[in-house]
Amino acid sequence: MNERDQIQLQDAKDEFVTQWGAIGNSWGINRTMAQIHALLMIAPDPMSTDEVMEELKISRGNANRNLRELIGWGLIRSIVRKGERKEFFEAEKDVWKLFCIIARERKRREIDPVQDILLRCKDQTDGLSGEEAVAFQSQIKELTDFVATSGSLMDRVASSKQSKLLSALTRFFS
Amino acid sequence: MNERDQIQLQDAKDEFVTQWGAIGNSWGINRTMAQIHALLMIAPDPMSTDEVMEELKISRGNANRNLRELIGWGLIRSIVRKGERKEFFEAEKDVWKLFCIIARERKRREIDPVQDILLRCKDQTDGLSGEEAVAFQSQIKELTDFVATSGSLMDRVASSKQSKLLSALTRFFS
DNA sequence: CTAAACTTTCAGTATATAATGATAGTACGA
DNA sequence: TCGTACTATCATTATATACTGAAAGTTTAG
Repeated sequence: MNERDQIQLQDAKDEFVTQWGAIGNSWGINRTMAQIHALLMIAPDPMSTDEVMEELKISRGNANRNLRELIGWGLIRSIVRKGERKEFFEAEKDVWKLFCIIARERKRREIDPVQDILLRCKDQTDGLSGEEAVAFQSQIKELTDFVATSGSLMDRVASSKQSKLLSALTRFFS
Repeated sequence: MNERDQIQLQDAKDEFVTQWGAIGNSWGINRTMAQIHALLMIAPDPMSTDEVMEELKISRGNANRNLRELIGWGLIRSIVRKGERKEFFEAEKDVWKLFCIIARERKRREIDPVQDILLRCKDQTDGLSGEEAVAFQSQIKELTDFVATSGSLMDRVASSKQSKLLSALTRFFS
């Protein structure tokens, strides 16, 4: 590969990292975390904290914090090479696994808390009568049922085999 | 309904509004917008800007901005009563419609931009050869295919009938 | 045990996002 | 076309979130 191509590839990678970071924002994920993830997704080899810092021009604290968070999500894993003290990090590259991780995490952060609230609202108004109370209860019930179904579907989707699910959905929509 | 029950109902409503706002945050929606939406979801009648301001103790500018944004999403609609100048607002209460609106909006904000980026990265590296370039291209391609499928599914899900989809999914997972 | 190599923490600071409230704009009825 | 009743805008201010960098903590090799 000649030098011009090398540069072009690097540019494309840089853009990918930058833009993935921007997207992260609209997903409610912080920019740095998304950028590190992008960087590791397209890195040919695992990277150390210092390499990440250098590549993204970020501080050690920032790099460490977001690497840990990515590990917490299961989006990257730390590997130790024998003879080396440094930790290296590599991303999960399989897109279906990526999807499952994100689905699981989103359910945990977005669906589960809603269920808790709805349950509490139900309990708090359970015995009440009167037109307004009944209307409130029924609205809450509808939401509860729907959210419960969604949550359970998300769980199942995230733990099903990609090929099985996709073929089933394709069949449904064709 | 006696006074004690009245208060208990009001407490439950307040909690619902407050917590829905907190949830909104983790959904990437701002707190006030989510609170207004919650308030209107459980309001027995359409509310005016002033009523919303009073209930949530927020400024006129804030109320106006978020009401407009909610209308933009299609989550609430403005209604004008004859003989009244004031606008009133009511929320979409049908949970399936709610789901479709959110799905559509999320696709627009979360999926579409990703597709754009991936496309640009592909174009930018299209002719390149060399091991690294090929690896990059293949990673991008996998993402592209996956995202395209997801996006298309989301579109179809959001525009299908609730009953049809639910029964199909239930069948699949049973 | 000690020093070196690395990781984590955290107080201070910067940045981004949202809210306020006064003012400007608009539409409607008389 | 004037006055009134409302809605929209926007500069300023507040709040929440993320980042830095230095210092403290931890681990391992010798």
